[in-house]
Amino acid sequence: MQGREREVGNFEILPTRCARCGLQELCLLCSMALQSGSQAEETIYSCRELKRAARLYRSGDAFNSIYFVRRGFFKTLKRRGDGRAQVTGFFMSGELLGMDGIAPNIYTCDAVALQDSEACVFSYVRLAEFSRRNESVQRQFHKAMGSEIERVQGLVALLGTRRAEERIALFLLNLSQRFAARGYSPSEFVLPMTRDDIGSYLGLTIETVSRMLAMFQGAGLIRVESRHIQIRDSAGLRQTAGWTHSTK
Amino acid sequence: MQGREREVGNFEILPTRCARCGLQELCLLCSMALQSGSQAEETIYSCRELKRAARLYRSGDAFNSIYFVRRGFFKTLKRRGDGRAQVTGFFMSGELLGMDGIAPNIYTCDAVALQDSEACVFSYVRLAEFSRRNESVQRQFHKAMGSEIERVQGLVALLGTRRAEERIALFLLNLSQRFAARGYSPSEFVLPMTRDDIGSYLGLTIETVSRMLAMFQGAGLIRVESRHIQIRDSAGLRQTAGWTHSTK
DNA sequence: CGCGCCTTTGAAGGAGCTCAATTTAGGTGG
DNA sequence: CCACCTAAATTGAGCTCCTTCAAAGGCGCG
Repeated sequence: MQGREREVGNFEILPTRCARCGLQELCLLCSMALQSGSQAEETIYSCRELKRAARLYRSGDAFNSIYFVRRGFFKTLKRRGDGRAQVTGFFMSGELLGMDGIAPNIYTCDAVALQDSEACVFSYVRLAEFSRRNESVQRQFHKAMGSEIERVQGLVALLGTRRAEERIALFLLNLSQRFAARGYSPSEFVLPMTRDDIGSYLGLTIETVSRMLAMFQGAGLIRVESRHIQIRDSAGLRQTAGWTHSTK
Repeated sequence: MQGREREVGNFEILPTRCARCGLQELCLLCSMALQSGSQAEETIYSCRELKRAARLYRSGDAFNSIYFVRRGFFKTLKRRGDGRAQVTGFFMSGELLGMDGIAPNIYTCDAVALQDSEACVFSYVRLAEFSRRNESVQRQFHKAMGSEIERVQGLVALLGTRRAEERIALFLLNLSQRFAARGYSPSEFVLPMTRDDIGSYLGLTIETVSRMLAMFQGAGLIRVESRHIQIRDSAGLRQTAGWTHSTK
């Protein structure tokens, strides 16, 4: 509740940068900036650029920040005792990263850039502070955490009940939809991740991923050319996925 | 921020009931009661008793509450378009339920009592309100959501990388640990869920669950008698689980 | 242009599923 | 308290989907 000092250094930066971002409607920070009026005194903003394969955070790092993907593509992976690791998610622009660190207060995943990327950094402490003062920010933050719960539960359902064919189909449809929501083509896109990443994410081997994609191509559902994917029969793909809404 | 009217009807009930609960250190509500001092004017408490097989909430219900398991045992399950369903979690006393509803504002799972149970009902709105006024309640609530994320991510890792044998071993060790944390025997307990539930949760068939338990018994790791489980060689069981800490 | 990594494709094997038949347990009413 | 009935659990046999192992091809990048 105590007044926080105005940080003049950031005063200009915040609205300028956010104005150019194009993701206002998704962004917690922008919502905060709006809520706090033109003064924007509660700057909790900073930004990180990452080259492909760079890590945004690592398992074991102290949890201080939630990250907002401004540009690019990330994967998160959970390391296991024995060198093996499991990809637990793919994150594109407008999505939030780092919530795996909230409870244990250290991150328990690695977040790795799959392309050259840019992420906004939210101080968790200030985010919490702000959401105590502002109901709509609080609600938005809760929703972000809730969405992460939803997302992972959807993955559990996929891993628990779907066959390889369905998993791949659902994966493609999910990507397609997320691309579409960002104004890109839903029917033609480039996979930023390797077959290995996909396999790990879906609980399949790289060979199975490859074979299923080949099979889909053979059936005329898609066209594959290395990482370039074209969806030619999205209805057929949805059917292959087992119907049930394709939105997961 | 506006002052909420004191609700005299609940005035006495809260501290009395909570005092008898024995789960104070786990309970958001108690923490709130403590924080608000002896007045306890912010009663957001109510309690529901459920018979076995009764539903605490259903998929599609409006999201209003987070539930705290005071006594008994619950499972949550996600329905799929085609009658099939997947168990997404088991919850015992001291654990929170209902966070699947936060983002979509309706529940997306069913929560079913596996035994006669009792759950405290937290109004989400009042919880949010309270956590705006009180930093430690806020932190605790965030941690609860974070733990749920962690839990489900652990399940993803299990479903994505573990063999049947390991899944069952990890499942038993996880239960054992949670029973131990509640003062019950870690080496002898009764499973409140069916083999079907276990199979669904672990992405296995009922037959595989049954066979693995029989196998463990044959190896002298456990004793099984219907739902009664006795762990005879927890080190061996941990080894079967693939080491990696057994805490997941 | 050559090296490493990613990907594809094939063939064989196995872990877990499906189908089917019994046995057992738990709840109910006589 | 026992008999009954239904749901839950066990066990077996065969099969299948996916993995494992192996080898070759392709792409990107220094």
